Amino acid sequence: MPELPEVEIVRQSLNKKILEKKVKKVLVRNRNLRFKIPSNFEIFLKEKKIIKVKRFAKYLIFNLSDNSNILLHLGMTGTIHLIKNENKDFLTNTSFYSSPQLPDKHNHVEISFKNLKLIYNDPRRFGFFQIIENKDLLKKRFLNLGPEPFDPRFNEKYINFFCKNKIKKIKDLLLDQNFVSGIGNIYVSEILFCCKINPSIKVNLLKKNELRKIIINTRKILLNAIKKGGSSIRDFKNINGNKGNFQKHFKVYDREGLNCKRIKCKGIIKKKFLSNRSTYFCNICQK
DNA sequence: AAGAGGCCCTGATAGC
DNA sequence: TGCTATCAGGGCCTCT
Repeated sequence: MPELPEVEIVRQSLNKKILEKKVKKVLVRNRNLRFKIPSNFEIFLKEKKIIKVKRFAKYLIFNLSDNSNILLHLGMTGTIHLIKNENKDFLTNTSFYSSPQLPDKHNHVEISFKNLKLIYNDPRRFGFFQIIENKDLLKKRFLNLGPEPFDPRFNEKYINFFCKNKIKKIKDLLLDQNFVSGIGNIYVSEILFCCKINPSIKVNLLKKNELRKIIINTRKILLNAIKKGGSSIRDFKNINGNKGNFQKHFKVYDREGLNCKRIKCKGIIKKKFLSNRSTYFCNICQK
């Protein structure tokens, strides 16, 4: 489901609602997520307070009262829902879900606070929870991942270095989380359109000003997506069940066969499989 | 070393 | 109506 902007939306809404709350009960219905939920998960969480919800790239980090952390990756279809404990009908009667039916089939984890319950739902189970015992281990966990797009380390010097003498396709590089963390399949198409760069082009052929554009536009597009509440294609909703709006601003993603949105460009949006994922680009302005 | 492909899963949709 | 095939926002792996 979520790339960096969507995870950030979830983080922001969680941060408003579960800070300083103490975990009263943990129920794991299905441990078989991408990685098995550890057997001590429930005991580990119980009676601890959520101090802060942070984010790195597509990972949510729950800082707990004893300096430990719970890491959560939403995979493709992971969603978080908050409901009020005392009202059992709340799920079916409110807008937390767009469907009138309670999709509790894939509610794998429930974390209860005094008046509030956090539910983790994930049909495809590509998401996962991890216990990170302390700050050092947290740092270590992300050591091999590249900087976030907003990190000053993600700069011209950095991208020039990575692109020199490499014959990787630019799409592959931007999706490589070890190079830069947080970009996924939707935003990579949008970023490259914005830069007028063909996703198949080899990085060693890109000029310095094009690489500079990639840095600038990556930040611009991700920030704009956050501002618009993320993208809601398929099932992404924030924890209040509201949809984001950025999908209305897609220039190329899921627009195969439609006209290029650039004024005066007569191009048609094409779809192509790159890195085993669908890729959208204009056949004229991204030559 | 790049890149194609497979795999982990379920569900929505399209085509017959 | 009901079957099958294909495709999904992630990330890991292996093989060539």
